[in-house]
Amino acid sequence: MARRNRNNPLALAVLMCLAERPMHPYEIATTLRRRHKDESVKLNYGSLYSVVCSLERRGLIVAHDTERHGRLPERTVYRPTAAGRLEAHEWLAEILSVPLKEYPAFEAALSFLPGMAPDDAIALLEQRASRLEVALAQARAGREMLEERGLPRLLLVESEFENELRAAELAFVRRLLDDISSGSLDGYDWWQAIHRGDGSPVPAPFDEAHWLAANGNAA
Amino acid sequence: MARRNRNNPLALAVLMCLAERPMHPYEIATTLRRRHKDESVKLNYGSLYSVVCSLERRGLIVAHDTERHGRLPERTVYRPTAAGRLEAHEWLAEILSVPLKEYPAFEAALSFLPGMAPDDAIALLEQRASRLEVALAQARAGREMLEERGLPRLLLVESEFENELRAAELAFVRRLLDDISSGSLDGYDWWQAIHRGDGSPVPAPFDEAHWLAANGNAA
DNA sequence: ATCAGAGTACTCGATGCCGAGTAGCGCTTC
DNA sequence: GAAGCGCTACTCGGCATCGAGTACTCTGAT
Repeated sequence: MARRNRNNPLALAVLMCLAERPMHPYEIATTLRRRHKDESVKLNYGSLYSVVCSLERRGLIVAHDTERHGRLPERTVYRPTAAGRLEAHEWLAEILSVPLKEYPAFEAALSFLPGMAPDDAIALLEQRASRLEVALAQARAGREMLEERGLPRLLLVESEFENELRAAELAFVRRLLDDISSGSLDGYDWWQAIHRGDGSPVPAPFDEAHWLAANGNAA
Repeated sequence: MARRNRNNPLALAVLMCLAERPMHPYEIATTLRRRHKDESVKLNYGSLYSVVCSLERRGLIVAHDTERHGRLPERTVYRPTAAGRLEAHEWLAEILSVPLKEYPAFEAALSFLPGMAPDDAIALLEQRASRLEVALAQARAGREMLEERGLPRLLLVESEFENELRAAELAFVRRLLDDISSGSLDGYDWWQAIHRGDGSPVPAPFDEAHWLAANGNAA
């Protein structure tokens, strides 16, 4: 049995589709597109065929039938094996039950914030805040429309989740902006100093002493 | 000029390190480790050498010197070029100012929630909630310790951000759990029905009609 | 009859990434 | 003095991924 590989969510999407009924790859793609899964799941249809192929190699799906429409190329219809159904269930269970640390780009950028002048940071964060507001408003409007058309909330939880995270992020950015602009962020003086560049004696950027003193021998 | 490639955050971390002073690759790795950057940035030290090599090919860093300690292999010390400094600044600016959609695994799993029996979902989400609580408490304790040791808040913003997102996620999960357990989640009856499996006439799982009615011709 | 254009159903080569592996160094310990 | 051990400083093969490209079909208009 090939080792399990649970990092490409397209594979999970394929398994979930096939759990409903056998399909050929292109049908999987259109189904996912029609359901707007690409808004909540990272899907790259270019890798669809390699993913399907890998699932087959690992014994999670098997060719079920082949069909042909007109003179278009023959299509292979796949269905999940017992192992495939099990894998889909366990994978889903794992994602739901154990929170995974996922390194958003913004978190990385925040950790490099001292490398950029405070005034630049303020301007950029301001932009982010207003873009977040726009996106939030759009998403809310979109969800309301779908709800009016009778889509049950059960099928919208993922977008609800996304929006709540976005709202929390916006609140964070706004507060951070306040703290920087008012100069009340602890460490602001040092930050200013290392970016003044007027030749005054300032600690080296990212002064190691800070970390060493702070982290000490804390393993 | 090679096309820009801004998807591996390790490259950004390398550029930020070299912006402080020239280093050799291994020194970059230890610096990043010492500063616990691997907690906020997705770093895989196995790809360090290929990333450095790619930065050099793209003209963003250049070999600055080579040195040798004892009989250990020779090490190449790199420094950023002007283009490299610019790229680091622009990259950072882009991440800070434009929010990027990032597909957390949990969001994907939520969108497949109807594929799993409601009772299973409840048990799994319960687990996630308590794990989130533990992680939150630990992270808070860790941050307090660092603050007591004099680390300024400026250097902790990224962990603050992470915690606030986690807290928002916990709130969401708790609320979702309430809504499912009490049966007040819109769509719950259908969800129950398709997973009863007692042969009663139920709509097909993921009934297409739902989506079609809902999405209509909304492009 | 044929032509444009939209959509269908893939294909492919270059690049990137991962993480296990490893050889040498120098400190300690007996 | 040599064996063990943890650290240093990389290396490498294989797999996944990406996204642009392609060739083909069908529909409708001229």
